Amino acid sequence: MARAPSSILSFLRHNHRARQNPNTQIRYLTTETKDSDFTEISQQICKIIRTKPRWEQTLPSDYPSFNFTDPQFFTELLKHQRNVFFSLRFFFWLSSQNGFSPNPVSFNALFTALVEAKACNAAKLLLGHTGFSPDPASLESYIGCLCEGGYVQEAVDVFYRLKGAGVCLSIMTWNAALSGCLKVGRTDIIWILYQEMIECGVVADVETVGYLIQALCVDNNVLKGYELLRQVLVDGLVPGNAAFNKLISGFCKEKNYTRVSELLHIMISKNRGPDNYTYQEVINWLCKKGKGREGLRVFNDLKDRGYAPDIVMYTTMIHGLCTMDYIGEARKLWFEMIEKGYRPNEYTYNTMILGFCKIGSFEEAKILYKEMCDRGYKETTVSYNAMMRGLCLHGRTDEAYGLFTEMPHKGIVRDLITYNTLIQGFCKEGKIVESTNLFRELLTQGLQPSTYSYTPLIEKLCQVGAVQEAKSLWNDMKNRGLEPTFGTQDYIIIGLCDQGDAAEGMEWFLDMLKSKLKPKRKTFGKLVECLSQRDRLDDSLLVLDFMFRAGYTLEEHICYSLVNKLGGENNHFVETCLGEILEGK
DNA sequence: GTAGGGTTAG
Repeated sequence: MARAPSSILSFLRHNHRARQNPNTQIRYLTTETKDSDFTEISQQICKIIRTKPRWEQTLPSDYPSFNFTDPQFFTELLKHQRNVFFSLRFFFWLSSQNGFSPNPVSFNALFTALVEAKACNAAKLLLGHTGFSPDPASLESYIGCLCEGGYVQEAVDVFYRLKGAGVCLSIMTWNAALSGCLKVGRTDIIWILYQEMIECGVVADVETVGYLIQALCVDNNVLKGYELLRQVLVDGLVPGNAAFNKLISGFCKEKNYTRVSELLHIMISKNRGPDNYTYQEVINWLCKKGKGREGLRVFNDLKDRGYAPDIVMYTTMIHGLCTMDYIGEARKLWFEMIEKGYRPNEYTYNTMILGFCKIGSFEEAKILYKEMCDRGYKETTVSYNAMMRGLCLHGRTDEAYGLFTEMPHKGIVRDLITYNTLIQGFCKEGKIVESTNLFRELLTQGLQPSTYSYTPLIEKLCQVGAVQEAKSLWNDMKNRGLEPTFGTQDYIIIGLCDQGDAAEGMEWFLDMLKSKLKPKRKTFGKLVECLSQRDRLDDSLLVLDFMFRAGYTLEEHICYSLVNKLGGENNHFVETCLGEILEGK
C-alpha cells in the first residue's frame, strides 16, 4: 500500500535513520509521489552527487521513473547545491541526456553562481558550451572575475559585448579591470579601458587614481604619476600605499632621492605610514644603485625606531651587503635574523652563498649549501648559477663547467643566466672557443640570447683583434632588438684603433655621440693616438675637444705624441688645444 | 604585491 506523499515526508522528518539514507528518500519520493517535491528531491540529489563517485551511471537506472531532465528540477538543485562545480557537472550531464533542454533561467543561475564563486574557467566553459547569453549584471561580474584571474583580454572582449548592448559598467568593475591589467602588466589595456571609462562618463575614484599612478610608473612615466598624485592630493584624495610605493621605487630607480624623501613625508602627513614594502623598496634600490651604505643606514634607523624588519627585508639587506662584498656585516645580520626567530629560506641561503662565493670563501659557501639542502630546500638553477658565478669570478672555470655538466643529471634546468655566466667566465680567461660553443649551444637550446650573452664575447674578440667577428655579433645583437650595455662600442672602437683603422673608429665614435653615449677615457685616448698616427690631426683635435668637454684629461704619452705631430702646424685651434693640454684641463 | 642568480672599470 503506497503511502501518501505527506506521510512519507513526515515519516522521514521523524525517522532519523531513514533520513540519513538519501537513496531511501529518493526512492520514496520518486516512485511513490505523484506531485514530486522538487525541493526535497534536489536536496537529496545534492547529497548523492556530492558523495557518490559514479552517480552519473547509477542515478538514472536506480530511479527510472523520475524525470531528471525537467529544467525545473535543475533550478531547484542549483538552489541547494553549495558547490558550484557539482552543479556544473550535473548541468553537463543533463545536457547529455535526451529530453533536457536547458532554459535561460537555469543557465543564468548557474553562470551567476560560477562567477560569484570566482570560477572563471568554469564560467568560460559554460559560456562556450551553450548558446545562451547571461544577463548584463552577471556579465559585468564576469568581467571582474576574468580580470582577477588574469584573463584581461577576454575581459575586454566581454566589455565590448556589453558596450554594444548599451550597458555601462559600475566604478567597481572598472577598478577591478584596471587592477587585473596591472597585475599582469598590461598597461596598454589600462589606457584603452581608461579612455572608455571617461567616454562612459564614469567618474574615477581614489582607487582608480591609485591604479593609474601605478600604471604610469610601470610605463616608466614616474614623473607623470607623481604629477597625477599631486593633482589628486589637492582634491583631498589620498591613494593607497601601493601607489606611493610604486612612485617611491620609481624615483629610487632614477636616483631622484629628493622626490623619494618628499613622498615619504607626504605619506606620513596623510597618515599613510610607510610600510615594510615602502622601506624595502627604498633599501633595495639604494643597494642596487650602489648606495648600500645609505641602505644600511635606513635599515638601522628603522630598527632604532622600533620597526621590525621581516625576513624579506633582512634578505634584501643581506643581499645589498653581499653586493658590496661586506660579507662580515651580512653574516652579522644573518645571525641577528635567526636570533629574532626567522629561519633563512631559499632566498636568504642563495644570497649568502653567492656572497661567500664572490669573495672566494668556497668552504663557507659549501657548508651553507649543505645546510640549505639538509633543511629541505632543493638545489635549483639559481643555486647552481650562484656557485658557478663564484667559481668563474675566481678563475675556476673548469670547476664551474663541471657543475654545468652535472646539472642535467640532477634534473636541474640550465637557463639563460647559466649560459651567460659561463660565457663570461670563459671569455675572461681568454677561452673564446669554449665561449663561442656555449653561445651556439644556448641558441640550439632555443633560448633567446640577451645583451649579456653578447657583451663578453664582443669584448674579448676585440681584444684579440677579431674585430670583424665582434662586429658581426654586434649586428646580430642589434637585429634581435637588444640594447648594448655600457661600454660595448668602446671595445669595438679600441679594437679598431689597435688595428690601425682610425677611419672606422671615428665613425663608431661619432655614432656614440649621436646616441648621447659617453665614451670611456681609454677610448678617447686610443682614438686620439690612432688618428694622430694616421695624420688625421683635425679629427684628433676634434676628439680631443670632446674629451675635455667630457671632463677627461689626456694620458701623458699620448699628449707628447700629439704635440710632436702638431709641431709644424700653425693655427689658432691647435694653439688653443695645446694650451688646454698643457694646462692639464 | 614584496626578496635570490648574468651588466663596465677602477
